[in-house]
Amino acid sequence: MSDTSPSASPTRSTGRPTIRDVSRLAGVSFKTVSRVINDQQYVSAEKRERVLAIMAEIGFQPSQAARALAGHRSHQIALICDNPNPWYVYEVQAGVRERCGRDNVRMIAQPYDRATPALLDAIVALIDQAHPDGLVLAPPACDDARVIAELERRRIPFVRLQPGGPIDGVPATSIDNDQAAFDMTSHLLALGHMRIGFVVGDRSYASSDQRLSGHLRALEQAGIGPDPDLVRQGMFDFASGKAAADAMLDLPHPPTAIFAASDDIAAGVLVAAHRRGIAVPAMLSVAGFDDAPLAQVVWPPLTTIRQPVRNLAIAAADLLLAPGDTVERRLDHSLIVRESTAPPPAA
Amino acid sequence: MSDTSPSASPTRSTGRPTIRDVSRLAGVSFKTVSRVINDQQYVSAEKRERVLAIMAEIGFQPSQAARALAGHRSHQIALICDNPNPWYVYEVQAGVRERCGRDNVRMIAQPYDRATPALLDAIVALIDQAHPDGLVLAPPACDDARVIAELERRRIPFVRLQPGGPIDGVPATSIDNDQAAFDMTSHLLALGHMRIGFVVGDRSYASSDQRLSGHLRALEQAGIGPDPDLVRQGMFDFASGKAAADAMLDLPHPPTAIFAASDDIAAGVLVAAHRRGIAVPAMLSVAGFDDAPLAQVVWPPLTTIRQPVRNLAIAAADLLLAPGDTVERRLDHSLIVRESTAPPPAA
DNA sequence: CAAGGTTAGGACACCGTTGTCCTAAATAAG
DNA sequence: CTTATTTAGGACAACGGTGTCCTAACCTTG
Repeated sequence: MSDTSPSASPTRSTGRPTIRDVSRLAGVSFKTVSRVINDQQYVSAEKRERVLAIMAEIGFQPSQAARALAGHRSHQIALICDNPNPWYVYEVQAGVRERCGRDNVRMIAQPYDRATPALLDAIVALIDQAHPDGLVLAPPACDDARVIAELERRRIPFVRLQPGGPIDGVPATSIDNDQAAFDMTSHLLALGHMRIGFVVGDRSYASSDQRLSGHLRALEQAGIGPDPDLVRQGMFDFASGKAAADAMLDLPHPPTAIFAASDDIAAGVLVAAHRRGIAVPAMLSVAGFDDAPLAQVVWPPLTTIRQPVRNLAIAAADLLLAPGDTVERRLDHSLIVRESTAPPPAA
Repeated sequence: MSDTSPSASPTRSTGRPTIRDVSRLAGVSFKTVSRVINDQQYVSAEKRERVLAIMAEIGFQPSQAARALAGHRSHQIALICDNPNPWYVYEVQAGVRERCGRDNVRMIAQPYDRATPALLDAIVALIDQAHPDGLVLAPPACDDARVIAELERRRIPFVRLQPGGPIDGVPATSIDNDQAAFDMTSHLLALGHMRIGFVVGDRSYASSDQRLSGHLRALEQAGIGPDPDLVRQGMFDFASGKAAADAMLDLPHPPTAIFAASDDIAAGVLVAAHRRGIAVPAMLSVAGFDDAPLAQVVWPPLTTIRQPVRNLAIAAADLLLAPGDTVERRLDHSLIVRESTAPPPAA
């Protein structure tokens, strides 16, 4: 209000310091400051220090808009995560963000509703408006052929998080879903279960089929043939888990264990059992998949497969920010045995 | 690869169409296109239509970087949500994003770890780099005095989501936490409970004290004085809920009902009860707060208070994008009675 | 002492818009 | 028939940086 004196500020029109303010205070040319910001050569250690000190002192941050416009990089990457599971979204965002922080790159992320009808349009608009330097595609978008085609057409770098099959030249991070399911079914078999129900996840996620196949492979290896009654379609969520469990528990010869393709499904199975007064694990063993916080919150705590979601996201961002020869990075899962699985009741 | 002919593209250096490409195709000046994009006057309906049609046809999207640099608006708002609850973060992001979509404004959001040490620095860097037009502050950041002071110093518009007390001139959205807790405790009293335990939430969230005071108010109104043994400090999470319940159930004269300040806490209470073989709700009633998905996934399904988190977020974004005289918008909560509460056992 | 690399600084165009100011035709109002 | 208002278009300077090219001082090294 009162700073009408003409000599108040030297050059600035806005309140923010610019690269030229820094250069003036550091006694170097603004070009040198630009070199420091972009980690380029031809700057002596001494001047670099000085510039860095001034920047910290006055709290200078280069304008992203200006850098994006002038340079050919926006220093942003976009995370596409159209997943209805809040925990999954949270972990993926946290992982990508953590890795971005190390490179001083910004992550732009926004949740997309499950099966956003215009996901492709949203992505295209995002790319054209925000000019991300690359994208991380989480499931199920990572397996959307139209999305992939559009990104390849535009030659925008991207990586895939937990995709279905590999795509030539597109880096990806994943766990071995098939093997993980195999491990869990083997655990149940080792406990003595012969009739094991399986609730399949949403078929639009590639991992659903992978997990089913691992389960069936373990059964086959134990000499147990597939039983259509014991494989039920679910949607990764609680409601479908409860419905699937209800159907299987109504069978004349019900399973003694149910392996659910997600912890949410497993929670539905647990509630179905509780409603019928079936004790878990004494009368029915229940196993999940994910090791979400939910697994330790339900009763009894779930035996499940731990997926290192956050580390998968970190690795995915790493493949994008520091591309190398690696095309696929596979992380380990682990079997977490808690209290929801036990030997079957003595018939 | 093969478009080496000089006449291939008219002006463009990058592949992206620019405002000038649009103007050429629409047969108007580029200034008119700019007016259409910014919804300014002095454009006839006919030309506006034509420009819009061309933009849709060639998939033109104005460069955010250029707009931000030239104009004084970035068409972005930032969401600051340093909350450890994935569901809460997800809902808030979804709500803000939904409202932003209507105004064609982009939301920049990234999860901050609980108690990010340098949250203030992160916010300052975000502001200086991305130049958001405003911020939505979710709890607990909305009650961080240093953050508030910094934003006011910079005169950046912001709104607060579920804050503690009001701040002059700063819009906010909230529910009546005190009344909601009062309602729940009244429900338990109406069922006949006389000894009601309460697990307080994290004290750095203003709502924790509000909920406690509503609970005590209801007790007082029923002629029941506060009992220090029946008020335990928690942290909004499962582990603290279990610990608090364990402590209260060890009491020589344990409560017949426990009201938890969040559903996560309530889940901990449930597990503590299950471990001791205490039937819920027959021997112990348990109530939660939030109506997160968790509330319907645990056993038995939780009686709880529904908070319209997504709508609170939508309303918050609305206050930011369409500011008016409204300074506080209060949304309704509701009591959801499920199966975890019942009359106390007949002593 | 010449040749060559390193460390700067300067000049200038450019990125794709918006803001400002000016001009002028077409239309409406007085 | 003037005089405003609406509807354009044009010119030009920002916005805050980056990329490119040139120059030159200062070290090395042979």
